[in-house]
Amino acid sequence: MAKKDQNADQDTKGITVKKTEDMPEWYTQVCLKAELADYSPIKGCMVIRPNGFALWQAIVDQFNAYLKEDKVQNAYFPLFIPESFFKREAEHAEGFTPEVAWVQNKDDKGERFAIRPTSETIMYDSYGKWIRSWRDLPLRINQWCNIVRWEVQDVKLFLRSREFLWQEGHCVYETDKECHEETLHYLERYRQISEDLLAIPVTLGLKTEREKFAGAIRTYSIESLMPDGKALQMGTSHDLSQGFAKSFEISFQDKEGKHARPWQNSWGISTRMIGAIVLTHGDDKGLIIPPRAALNKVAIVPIIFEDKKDMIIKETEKVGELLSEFNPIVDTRGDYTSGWKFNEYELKGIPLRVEVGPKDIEKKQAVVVRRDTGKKEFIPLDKLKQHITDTLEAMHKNLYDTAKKRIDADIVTVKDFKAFEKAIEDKKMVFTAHCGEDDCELCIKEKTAATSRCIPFKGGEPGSETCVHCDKPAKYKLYFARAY
RNA sequence: GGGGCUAUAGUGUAGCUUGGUAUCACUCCGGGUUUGGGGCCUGGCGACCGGGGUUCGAAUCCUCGUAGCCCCA
Repeated sequence: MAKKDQNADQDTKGITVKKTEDMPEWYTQVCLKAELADYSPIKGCMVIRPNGFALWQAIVDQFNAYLKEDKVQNAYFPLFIPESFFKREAEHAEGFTPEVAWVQNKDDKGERFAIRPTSETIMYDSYGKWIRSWRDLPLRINQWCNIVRWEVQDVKLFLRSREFLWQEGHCVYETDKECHEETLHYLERYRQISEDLLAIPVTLGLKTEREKFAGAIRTYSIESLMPDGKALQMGTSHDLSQGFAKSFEISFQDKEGKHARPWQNSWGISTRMIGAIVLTHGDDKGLIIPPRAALNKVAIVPIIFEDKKDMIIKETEKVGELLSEFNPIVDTRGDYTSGWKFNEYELKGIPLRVEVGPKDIEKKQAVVVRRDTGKKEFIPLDKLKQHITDTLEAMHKNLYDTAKKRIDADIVTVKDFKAFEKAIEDKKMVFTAHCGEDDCELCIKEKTAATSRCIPFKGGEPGSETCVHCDKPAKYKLYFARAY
């Protein structure tokens, strides 16, 4: 923002930039002003404020319900991982070393500890002790915890922070088949969280060798595309095969009494999801909370006139009781004008606003305003509950459809590298054929800053095409984009 | 790794060249008035990144440190 504008624009409450004009600035303002998060004294570490944590809580609650259905148990393992554990699986250690933070006590001559960047190693040490028989399998454990990845690159609230919250599921199976099926099942759970709870469309697919998790044989992901043309990996599910089981000496006696090596997967989603909500649904007025994830689905604002003040507040509170199932904010404060409150709840993204004024009371109605479309409707009180239920669902659908339409329009299929470069330059996501060579993919990254996102389950077959970059026969078709 | 710039209240800033009780707006707190889209009037709280130096006197000059931003490789 130009310096002179800052004095002229004295409104520090509302969002001062348009989403389409300066998205990085817009994003930061929404996170701060909707009170989702705040900066901390430590670079890259953020404070998640109650409004932001409520979004996380909605994700946690829904996912815990899924875990229960899937017979996955919650548990907790230590924050610190002995260096020797961490290095036991070579590929894993190499992949994570650059971003690990270490702890070493001054008077301690023993080994230093890694602050967990992910918990495979500390968890599988325990698994090795616990698993003896085929009767111990499958073992399905999840933990909710914080993770530290001390990346120095530019940090961004929710999307890229040195510490974040996540869940990580770690399961062990008797057979490769069972392991693989469930790896895909948890990816489908992530699709449900993203699309059905948060109204954020995603593509499901397989990561390339270059982009897969260090230590996995295959990584699957859900990928979305943000309105600035940057892709966001929203969740991953890794087929670990038997690599960690070997390194951590996990074995069991099978039904025939023979020693056998089990199969493992791990999978995670994080507070990154919150950043995706902001970017995907927000507008120039601020945040829009997808209704199924909203703690307070409704804000009720009385239109107070001095002469009828008591009566209006009383009627407003009655409407609050009527709508109690939506956990409404009933804002009868006299210190703020109703116009001020309208802006406040729009900034904070409350899905629906219900206004109660003298004219409404007279007509036994309320005004209902949608956050996504701004559409205003006058609804009789006896139909209000049903109307709100229906409108919240309509909002979910509209948010999803709007995002899907935008994403579809921002994906271009290309066959030659010139078109590829232009599309990336135009902030598009590219769908194209590739040879599958690691070097070729790296070369594309160096030239365009785009990385491979995933080989989609639907449409990833190579056909007879050649690689967009090197003209060798294609191994698969996949998405490329610049990414968060 | 190299170079440059910056640090003043919760936020954004003026003052620094030329040393002399730190500016303005928003926020915040109080009072009044208002309330169908951030209204109006009024009173108030609140700051010179940290250490050292020069000086009668330092936000200002010097120095070290710390933090942030930008550019180059």
